[in-house]
Amino acid sequence: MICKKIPDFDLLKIADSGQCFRMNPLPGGAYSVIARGRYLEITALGENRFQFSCTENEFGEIWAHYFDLSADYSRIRDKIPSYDHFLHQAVDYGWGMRILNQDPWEMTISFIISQRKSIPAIKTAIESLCTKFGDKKVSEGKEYFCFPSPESLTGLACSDIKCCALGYRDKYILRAAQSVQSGDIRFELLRDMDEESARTTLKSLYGVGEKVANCILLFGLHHTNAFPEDTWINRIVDAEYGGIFPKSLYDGYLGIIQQYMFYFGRSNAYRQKAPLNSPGCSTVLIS
DNA sequence: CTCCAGGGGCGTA
DNA sequence: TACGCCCATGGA
Repeated sequence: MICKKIPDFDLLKIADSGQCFRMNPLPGGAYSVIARGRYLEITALGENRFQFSCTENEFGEIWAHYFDLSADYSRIRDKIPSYDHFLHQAVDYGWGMRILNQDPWEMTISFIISQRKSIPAIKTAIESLCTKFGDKKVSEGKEYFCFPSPESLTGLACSDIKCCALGYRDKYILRAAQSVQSGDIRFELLRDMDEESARTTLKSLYGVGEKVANCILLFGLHHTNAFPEDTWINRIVDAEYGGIFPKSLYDGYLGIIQQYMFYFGRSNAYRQKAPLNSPGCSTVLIS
């Protein structure tokens, strides 16, 4: 057990931001995280203080990076034009969220599963896959399952993972594992590629298109300029930006902007409301 | 019951 | 390139 003072760090927002699927609230208010083959509990103590159920060494080697604690998000606010009321409110609403540094293999499978599923359904499916094919470990008496390695899925047939109820995505997942085994894709090399090369490589996987590739780039390879465009983002861009989002304003951290948009756009604080931006506010710059 | 969900492959024009 | 269709299943 260690205690850390961390400004601009909100466990609820991170857990509910749709970028990770294995961070959940525990009874009593703490959160559990299963990642990197480890189990962690975090408790918010108030006044920017947090208790982590790990050693100082593990925190420094694993979790500080995982939660992107060295990044400074505050400069983002300054770049938003004053007339973009939606984005100002979105950043305020999501303040304290972080773009996590997650495992790219886990992100690949997780976001393949995500297609045409709600976030609760994605979590259910991932837990099922972990329970059946992940390594079982024990942390202080608590049993948990790691995310399945590529090796643990190679050689399986669709009938073998039918029990996970992944639907038509089962073949995508198995072929991704095969692509790792055959060497068609090597995740350790993706880290050294530029964004565009990594995107092209990821899209060569069967079942990985533009949107899923961008999620892997953003959440698994920390390319903070990747901009996943899903149904929610498209809905927001249509309602608030006349169908065209001014991406060029946010070069370098477009993905972080996207995450604030996603989190706020899905919230009850925003839904059912009239658009916050005035019509044409974003197209002024283009014409 | 109905409807939709952090999409993508594939065939067609 | 652009569009329509289908995919399988769980939540709400």
